[in-house]
Amino acid sequence: MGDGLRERKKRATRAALTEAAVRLAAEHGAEKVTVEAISAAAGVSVRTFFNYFDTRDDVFVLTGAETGAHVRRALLAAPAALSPLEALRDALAAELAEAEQQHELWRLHGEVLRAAPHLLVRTIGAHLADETELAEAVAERLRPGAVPLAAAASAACDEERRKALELYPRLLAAVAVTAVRVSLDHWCARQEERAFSDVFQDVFTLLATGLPAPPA
Amino acid sequence: MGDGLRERKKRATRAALTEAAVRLAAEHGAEKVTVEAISAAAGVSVRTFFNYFDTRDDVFVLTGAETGAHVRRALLAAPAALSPLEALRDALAAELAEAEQQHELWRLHGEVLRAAPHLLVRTIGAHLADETELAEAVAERLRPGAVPLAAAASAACDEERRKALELYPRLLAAVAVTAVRVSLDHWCARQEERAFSDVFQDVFTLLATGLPAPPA
DNA sequence: GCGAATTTTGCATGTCGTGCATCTTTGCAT
DNA sequence: ATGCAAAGATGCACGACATGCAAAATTCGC
Repeated sequence: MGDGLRERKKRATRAALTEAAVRLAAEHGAEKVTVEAISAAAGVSVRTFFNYFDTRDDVFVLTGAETGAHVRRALLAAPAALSPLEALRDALAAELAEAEQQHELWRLHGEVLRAAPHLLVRTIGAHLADETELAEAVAERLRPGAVPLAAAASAACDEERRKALELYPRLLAAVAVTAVRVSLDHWCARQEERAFSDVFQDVFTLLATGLPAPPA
Repeated sequence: MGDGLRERKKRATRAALTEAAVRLAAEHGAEKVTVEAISAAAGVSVRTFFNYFDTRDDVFVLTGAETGAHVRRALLAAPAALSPLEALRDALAAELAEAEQQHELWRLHGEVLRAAPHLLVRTIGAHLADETELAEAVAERLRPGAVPLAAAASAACDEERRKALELYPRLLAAVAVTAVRVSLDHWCARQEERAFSDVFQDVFTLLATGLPAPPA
């Protein structure tokens, strides 16, 4: 992990930029925070900011670079007795429980995104990229003997990788990501009323039973 | 619909801007098209462009302002014998079949979005707003006698409206929107291999049966 | 036609984002 | 430790995006 001094300083600078951005946004509103202010608070030049983030907004999106890989590993390691939906549910639940531990900056970050729908959209969009990889993991779980799609099409562009995927894995991955989003959204809206994990389980139960009309 | 000359000219200007933008983007790539070029092609000033669209990218997002209302009306008018999922499936299928008629600019627009993931994300994000209204329509269908949520909370902000919604309608609406997206995506990826309506029906069948593991 | 309302437009201003040349820091071999 | 090569940081210039404001043009109701 912590390679040389170079890598460590890069991570530190990136973390300083995101933290400065989130704190400034929480105080003055996300749209009122300029790149110059963020860079100054982090102790670097404006130009350096753009060396780390292509766009000003990118500093606010939840990264989850490791998160996707964690979920995919957990999915492939899940007991074979579980249905794909159950395995995905458990893999996501484990990751979300871990993310809930962060609390401090995570919560602040959540508030900033909630106050700025524009940035929330970008964050959701960032997770759509994960969706394709998640679909590939689902496909591999369904046929453990076959050559992984990721390897077969690693040299091809995203377009090709998406073409190679079947309908079911893509639907399952997309629905699961949607389920996480709805669960988080509903839980935030009725905060403290119910535990997040309860809402999350309800959602997946509804999905597993075919979304039947609820009792009146 | 066509009120005075004013309204008609506004619609014409807006349409001219989007069409100019899409054609220029299809030719030179979406990211290489400046607001100045779009405005010039549409025969208006740059400042006027920003009177119609808050952001340069907004000119590329599929609007569907009427689409959402159509689907909600169809959903509420559907036979009571249909389950919520079935009613929503049929309402969406009808609207999509109509949209398929456009063909000309619709197809070009689709190519532009496919080539620019950034804009595709924005378009999907724009449909997330519809999702809340769709969820309200689902909620109303489930209890036809109750006061419509939209009327009860029309004076409240979006935040309040979202809090008033139950979990099930939100999940159903979100899953349905996701289903449309996955269907379109999969159909585009394996173009001409299957009819869109077939893919669409398959997706909703999978959802209705609880996303079971497919046969090997 | 005529005044009021609305829309379009140009201009000024500030922020975003990128390419390039230069300077500093880090990693590594001697 | 010392010097060299690689990589990151910085400043500067420049074009595009976005907004506010006031003046000019267009449309509406009469």
